[in-house]
Amino acid sequence: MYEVFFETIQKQVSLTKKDQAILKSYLTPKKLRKKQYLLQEGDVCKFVAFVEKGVLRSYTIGEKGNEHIIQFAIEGWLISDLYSFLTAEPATYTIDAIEDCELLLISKGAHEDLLHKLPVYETWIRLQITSAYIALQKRLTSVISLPLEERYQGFTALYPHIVQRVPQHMIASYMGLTPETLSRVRKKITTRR
Amino acid sequence: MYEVFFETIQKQVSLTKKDQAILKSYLTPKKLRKKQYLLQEGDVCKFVAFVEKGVLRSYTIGEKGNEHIIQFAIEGWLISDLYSFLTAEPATYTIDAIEDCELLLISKGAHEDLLHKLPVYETWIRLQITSAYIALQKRLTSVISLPLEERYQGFTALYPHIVQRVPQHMIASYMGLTPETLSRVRKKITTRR
DNA sequence: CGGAATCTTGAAAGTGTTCAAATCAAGTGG
DNA sequence: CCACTTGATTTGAACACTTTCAAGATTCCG
Repeated sequence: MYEVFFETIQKQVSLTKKDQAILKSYLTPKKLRKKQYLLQEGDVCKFVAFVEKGVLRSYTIGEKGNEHIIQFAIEGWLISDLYSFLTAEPATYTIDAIEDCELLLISKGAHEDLLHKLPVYETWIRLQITSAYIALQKRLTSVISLPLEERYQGFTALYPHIVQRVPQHMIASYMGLTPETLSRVRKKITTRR
Repeated sequence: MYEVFFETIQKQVSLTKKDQAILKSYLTPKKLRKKQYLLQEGDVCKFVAFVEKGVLRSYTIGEKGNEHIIQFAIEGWLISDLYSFLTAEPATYTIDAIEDCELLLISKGAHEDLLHKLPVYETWIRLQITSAYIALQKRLTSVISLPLEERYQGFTALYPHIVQRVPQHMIASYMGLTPETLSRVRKKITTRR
């Protein structure tokens, strides 16, 4: 249940057995069935979730009920409404499970304790956010600078595992397109070969 | 020359006199004239720049020479090509001055030393990146979910100081639009009042 | 003053969306 | 295991919005 978690962390910082024990004591395991909510817009986000298994998404809900996917998260990733988590303001994002999931939750209290008690935790979090930031910047860059086809191909090249496990209309939503448009983009790409 | 820097940091963490002295010893002041480059695409980014005074932008250059602005930075902000800085790969972004600037440069070596020697530095960096990440996520959210007018109004509401100091065609570029389209959006907004 | 850059405006072309319908796939209950 | 319902993807045509290209107006700065 904690394998992916410790493996993932140790790719970036090294943990003693003791560190691991401390960390473990702060985590709350949680299982989530497909389509279940982890967080609903308007609630305060009480945790950061680490994905041991499964796929989730975070998204906003527009005026006409249309969903705009902000992020996918698969094994080894973190997901949360960070702003709500840090400020205790109501969440603007909704998070739910695309597949059955096993999660490890880090509560606000746990997060704060760990930042103080465990320097490697702070370092890990810093590295984690840094790479999330860089990835987000790349995504934004491709949105404002690349034509649709290249954007889609960039996405599939970068996240083949997500493409396989997530329905297309959600990828369209993630890209800010209608499902119809994405379908046409894909057709164009495949017929050209 | 260091006022803005220390003020900005102390909004998030507290610094002893000694901390300040250590920090100061690692910073390299640099002045930049309007239109001068701080970083050119293809070079390795050797530093993170803190803006004491002035305005800069980072951007990519498309195939036809068209610029896509990724970020603006004014007093109190950091700017860099983080990916290049951390990996020593060639930069994909170009950074230049929109106004005459006074900067404080943090070199890679300084950055690494400070992360080890000065826990508050790591904390500050973490908080800094965290808020940059949240801001970027909001920006992306508005790109994929809001109509143009609201996006522009959101931008002006959030960054009135930038709007005043930066030419409109750059704001258009930042929003992923042509200057003509932004001009029309603005007209629509003003004529409606 | 004069040239360069910026901003605005117009019309045509291009691209994505919307709406509607058909096809295809998956899951459920009998 | 099949029939049925529901969800997902594809396709077409009309429509809306953004870009492109070209030109005119405005502002800035040497």
